Amino acid sequence: MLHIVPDIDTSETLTERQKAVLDAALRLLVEEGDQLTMTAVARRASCSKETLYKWFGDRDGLLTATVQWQASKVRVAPVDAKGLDLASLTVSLERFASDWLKVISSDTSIALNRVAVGHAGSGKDNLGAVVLENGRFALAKRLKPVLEAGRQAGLLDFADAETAFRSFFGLVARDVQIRLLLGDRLELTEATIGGDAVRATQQFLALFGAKTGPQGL
Amino acid sequence: MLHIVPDIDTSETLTERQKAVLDAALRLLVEEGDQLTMTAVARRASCSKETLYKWFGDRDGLLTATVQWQASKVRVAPVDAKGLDLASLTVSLERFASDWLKVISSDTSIALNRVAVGHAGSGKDNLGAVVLENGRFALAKRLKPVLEAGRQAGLLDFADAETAFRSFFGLVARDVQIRLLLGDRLELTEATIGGDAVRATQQFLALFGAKTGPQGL
DNA sequence: GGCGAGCCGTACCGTACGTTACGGTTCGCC
DNA sequence: GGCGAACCGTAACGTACGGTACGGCTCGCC
Repeated sequence: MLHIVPDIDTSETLTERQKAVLDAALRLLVEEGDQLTMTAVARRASCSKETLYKWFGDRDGLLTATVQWQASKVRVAPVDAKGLDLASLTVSLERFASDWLKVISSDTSIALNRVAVGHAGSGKDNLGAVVLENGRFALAKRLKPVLEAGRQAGLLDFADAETAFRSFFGLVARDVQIRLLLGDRLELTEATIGGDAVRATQQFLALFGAKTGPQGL
Repeated sequence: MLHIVPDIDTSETLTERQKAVLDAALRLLVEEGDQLTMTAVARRASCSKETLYKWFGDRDGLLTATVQWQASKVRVAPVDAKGLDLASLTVSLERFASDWLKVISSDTSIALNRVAVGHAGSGKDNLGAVVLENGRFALAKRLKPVLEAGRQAGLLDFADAETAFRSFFGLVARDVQIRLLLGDRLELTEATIGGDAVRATQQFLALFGAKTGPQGL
């Protein structure tokens, strides 16, 4: 269940220069994937390898720092769940769905997930845990309060928020992430994503919407 | 969309000895992931490296052959869609869901997908395409006729079989595959899988079941 | 029985890359 | 202006591993 991720807020302890180096590493990671070399990172970041090793220990350390650095940039403001009605709940859910689809279809996310998946195979480090914690689990942590609020407002009906969330997750993501990770050229335009978000939300509401008579009374 | 996979039925052109070697490679792949070495494969298979190179060309060739070999073992008999009623359709869908969950949670599938994802990053070969073709796309190819038959029989209602399939896929798989690939220790017992299959099927029927009055008339 | 093909085991080669070492430069600080 | 810390660029080291070469063994075949 790996909920044990060192919750160090890296964005604080990093100098500007270090952030710049990690940004370079991140760009290289997106371009080259896991076979990026320390030399290439040093060259791209215009720094010496000695510095890389002093700051990040070794290659895995650099990779981990890069992933955490990207993760720290993604933090979004939680949606407030006040004055909830069916319309605003629907909008919220569509927002979540759309945001999530944009994330998992972004080059950065794909590259990071690829590296993390590769490393999860040879349990050297916990890159997988980091990605999971800042991806799927972070999403759940932000969405569940909305679901709970929807239930409180009598709009949703479910026994377990976790289960409801996972169904929503499935309806939104479907086969998109695995196909992208495996190299399928899936065109996700702004329009496609919007449509999918609406569809997933409607399906979720059909499954978990409260049946209090013709809704609205 | 990469539907272009050399559809060579490898299981025919391989000698018994070669299959044994690939089985050894497969076992090693599950244990070691992508950082398995040619020497290790040779040792495990009790063959010489020379033989590996003669048979499979290079490392990527061996990996590809291994993945295809595993894929060729998974081919299952298509479900026949005769005399369909709601009960038998439900059973079929539950079967598919349960089988799919078993596949994606198996050590073999996880290892293979990890390797394929890693290779998709550095577009050296089409391992990702092979895995996709024998996984998600093969599933669709087997399930769609069932869905179409369900529609013919007036049990299901959908405009596009592909869309319906993808929703079913999402309801079944949810976050399971990505979590497993990222190293999450997700315990999928026989009972859990059975329950999830039933739940996913019910949800799918709720979304796509034909509303011809109280069903059964 | 002799022969050649195919294969095993192992030694060997070349290289790429992680890691370290070091001389030279910048820059803050006294 | 002088000192030292931090850092750049590059060269050098060590090693792991992909790929090749080769000697010896087995076995089917003439």
